[in-house]
Amino acid sequence: MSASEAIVQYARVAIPVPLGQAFSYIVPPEVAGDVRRGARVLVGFGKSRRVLGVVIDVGTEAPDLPRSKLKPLLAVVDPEPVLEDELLGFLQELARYYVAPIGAVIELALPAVERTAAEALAKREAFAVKNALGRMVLNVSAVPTITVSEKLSEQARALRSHLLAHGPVTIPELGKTWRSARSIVKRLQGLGLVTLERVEERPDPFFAKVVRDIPPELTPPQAEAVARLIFALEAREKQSFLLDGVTASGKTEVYLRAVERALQLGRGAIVLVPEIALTPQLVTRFRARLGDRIAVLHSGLTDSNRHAMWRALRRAELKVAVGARSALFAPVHDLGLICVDEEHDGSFKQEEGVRYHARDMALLRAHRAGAVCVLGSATPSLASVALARSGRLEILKLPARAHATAVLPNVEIVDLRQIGPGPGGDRLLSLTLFRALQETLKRRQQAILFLNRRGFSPSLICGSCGHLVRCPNCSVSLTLHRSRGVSLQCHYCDYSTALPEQCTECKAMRLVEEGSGTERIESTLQQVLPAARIARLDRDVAAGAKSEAVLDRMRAGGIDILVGTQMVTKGHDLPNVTLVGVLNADSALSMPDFRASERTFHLLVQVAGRAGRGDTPGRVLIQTRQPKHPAIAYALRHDVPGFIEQELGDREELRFPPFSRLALIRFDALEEARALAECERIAIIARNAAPALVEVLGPTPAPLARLRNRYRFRFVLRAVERKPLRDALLAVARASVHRLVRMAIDVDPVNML
DNA sequence: AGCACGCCGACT
DNA sequence: GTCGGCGTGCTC
Repeated sequence: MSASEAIVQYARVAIPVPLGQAFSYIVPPEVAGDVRRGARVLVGFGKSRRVLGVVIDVGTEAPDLPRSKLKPLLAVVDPEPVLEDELLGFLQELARYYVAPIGAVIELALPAVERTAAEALAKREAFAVKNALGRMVLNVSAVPTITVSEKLSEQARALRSHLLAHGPVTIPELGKTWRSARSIVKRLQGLGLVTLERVEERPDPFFAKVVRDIPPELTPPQAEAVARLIFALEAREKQSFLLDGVTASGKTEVYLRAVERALQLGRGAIVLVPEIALTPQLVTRFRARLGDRIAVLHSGLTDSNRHAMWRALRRAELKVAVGARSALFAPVHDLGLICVDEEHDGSFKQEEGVRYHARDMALLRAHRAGAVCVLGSATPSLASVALARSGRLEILKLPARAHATAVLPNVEIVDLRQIGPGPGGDRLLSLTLFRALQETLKRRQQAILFLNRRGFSPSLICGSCGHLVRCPNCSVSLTLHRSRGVSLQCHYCDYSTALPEQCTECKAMRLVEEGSGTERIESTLQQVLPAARIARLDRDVAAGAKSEAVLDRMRAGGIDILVGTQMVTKGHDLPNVTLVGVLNADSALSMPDFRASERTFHLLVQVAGRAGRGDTPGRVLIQTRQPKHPAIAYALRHDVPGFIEQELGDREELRFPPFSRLALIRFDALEEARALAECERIAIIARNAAPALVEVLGPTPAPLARLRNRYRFRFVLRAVERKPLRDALLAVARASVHRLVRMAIDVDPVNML
């Protein structure tokens, strides 16, 4: 074999199509040196498409394919791989776990601009590519000449000496001091006294303006937890932890200390928080401690800003990423730590596309990267408790509230079967609650009322024939809204219609508004407590930054009673809130889902945690018709371990997670019969793939049997061992379904609807 | 997914 | 006669 005989290399390339596999290409010898794992390449795909893919591996072994099918790859896009080995390997394992197409998984880790740039490049629009890669700004720097002979205005001299003193800045920055900065700079440039340089925009203009805070003294349990985490970081232990701390016990401070230490060690960190906890307050807190070293990945970022963050992380200029679930895929270099705050929160589960769970995958990424992982919660998920019991998570406990004076609130039950309505006549505003509100107002303190139903009333029923007004596209009733004009809305699709005057069935003129949503509670409260300042916080109010405005007003004392959905329940520090009312604890319990009890318990404990964070003890009223239900009874006593024991017992008996693994296979189609037929056919394929070790539950219609005009069926796979479940899932994923039917695989489903 | 190929209706 | 409807099948 002669040395000159070229060895042909092949690259396996992940392509953004929902096809599950990677595709092999011949590496042309002239680019062989640049084709690296993690780099993007341009390839021909199909008859006429050019797409961008990511190289998964390169090798000399010929793929098992007819030679004629293989194409050469067309170009290498990146001189440096876009994905580091650590991140790419993690993504591959994630794709395997969720039986998801590798191309779709890789897309999760590439920012949108990288993808549009990719499209532009695929179309050979070089100019568009250049523009897509981060916004460029001009940096002005002074040329250090000693003598200036030219005649200069006072302003121009001042501007120039400012530049000499403070180094390069942008023109808008100069514009803050000199009104005509732009033209002064232009003149100075003409004289050769300043130079302009194109640089990429800084990730966030506010980074420099953070006021550093002084780290508070740690409580002994906090100090112990921090010491353990730091030890693990320093020893590069691949250890994961469950930080079990009651609400307001100072978990965030523990994360901050651990992140600081990781940074001192030159390593990076990721902090994941629930979607609605990612507020300016939280970000300010992180910046105050960590300064400009953090990238905040939030949904409000423009594509170019997000891209700038991504690049800064990729180049290791920034070493900490803070964000909701998708921040798990941040290209943090030399990852040392991942923190998942409120790990029990449902928003860590992605519910469309690649249905990953960020908490579970945080454990995986950390383990693979040799990093420390911390899951924190006051109400740990049963999944995490089970991991702790099997020894895979080490428990760190914070038993008391960080503020010595802040005590846990008194939780009381209002049995709606016995206590009647207050003066407004609404059953959800009981007499007990009404009196508690009056007292709170008298003491000039604040109250939060939680109701998981937006709108005015959840259904409209004919008082004559009992006909329920339903959505034409979904199997749900329409909700009456009054706040922005009267309308009937579907909460699952975007259907909206005017309020009918008469019943469509019997033409009677008596349509009755059944039940209460947040709007009705707000308006009833305003009637019965006219002096109180009442505000509402739900998805209808909270478009954009408005929810922050409402919370700011609440913090500033401009609101006495805040009524809202889920949004009012999470980590906002509102010290003057001494009364919290859960208007209807039964609504979450009635969900057709084996986790309804766990979710209700978490919700109640979290809501209760909103009361009495300051020096005044809080009072929590839970309204229910089933006061004996374990989720309610244990929340009443703040008994987290007690609830866990009870619920684990129930789960074991029913063989539900964490005592088994589930996968939910959903089918939907415009035609009911077709959706059902495919569901049945694929269920049989699944059953045959692993007959002894996997149970097939169903097929059944989904609890929401019709959604957005599509009929929905499903079956559930259940197994104790991972391997047989995976075998069955692979068989399902490989089976092709009728093109008019959509199939979705949901491994470890959280939302069973 | 996206794209081409392919085989049937109403239009310059 | 052909422009275009979307059914079918394939993508290294």
